[in-house]
Amino acid sequence: MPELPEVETVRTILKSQIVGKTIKDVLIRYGKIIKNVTEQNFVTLLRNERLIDIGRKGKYLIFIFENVIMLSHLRMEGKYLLKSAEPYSKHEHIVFFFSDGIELRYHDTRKFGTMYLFETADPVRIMQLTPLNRVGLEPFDELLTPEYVTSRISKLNRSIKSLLLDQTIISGLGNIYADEVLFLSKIHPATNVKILSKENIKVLIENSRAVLSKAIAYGGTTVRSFKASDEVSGRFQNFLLVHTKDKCPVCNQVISKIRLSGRGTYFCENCQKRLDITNTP
DNA sequence: AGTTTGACCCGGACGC
DNA sequence: TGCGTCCGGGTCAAAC
Repeated sequence: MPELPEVETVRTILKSQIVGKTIKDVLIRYGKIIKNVTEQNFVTLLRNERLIDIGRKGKYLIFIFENVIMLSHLRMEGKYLLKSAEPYSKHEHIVFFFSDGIELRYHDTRKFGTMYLFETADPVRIMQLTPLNRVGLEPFDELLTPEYVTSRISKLNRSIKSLLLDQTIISGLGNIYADEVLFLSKIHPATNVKILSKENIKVLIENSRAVLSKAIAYGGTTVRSFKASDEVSGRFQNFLLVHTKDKCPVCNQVISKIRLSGRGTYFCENCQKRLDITNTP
């Protein structure tokens, strides 16, 4: 389940391995991954393109070629593998053949991942197009201040959990990390954002940074050395405090699980007191 | 008209 | 073993 730290790990490793390579051909084994162009155009436009750089915005990987830009979102279980002429496994859906014989394979058990291809090589322009234009500030962005967040949420009537999951305001926190941030902040996930103090917001931002940087550091240390067939994906489950846990690591009380914004939400009723009664959970 | 919710995509895991 | 249900990130349509 890649979240922002895992995506950043994948970006770093892929960048060191495949920037400079030229695509010879593309094989599409499952086409619904590709969202904004036909399979035919996807292949044609990528053929003979040399990879210049790999960037990232939120959880989107940005593959910058000489004439086109490809976006890739890993969603739940997407991952990239580097192989050469081995039999395809069941869940390898898109294969990029480089001119040196190396193959970049997109593997996705759930088939939830998405790819977009744009006929521009301008990294600035791509930020103005859907879906990247919907990606909000990352927690590490210095522009993400308590004042900014407060201004964005002043008229909203929703739970803090749903706000943390809303990528258009703060990008990078997924369901798991949102629970962790709220636990560290001692804030009940159903708390209405309207009644949060500026100090609450400040603490939430600080803990978002703490959780993500810890995960980035952790993901970076656990990714296996990246050889031909190694998979590129981070591991982060091991340091979780509340998500999918049975007992609170602080007070040992049983962890509660509820549904909020359609997502499984774990929290400690003892450590995360409700500040209000939210009317729209 | 802007904000919020819910269906959808998919297959592994799990329960009966 | 088999079948039904659950789960989830982001998008889009529907509902508020």
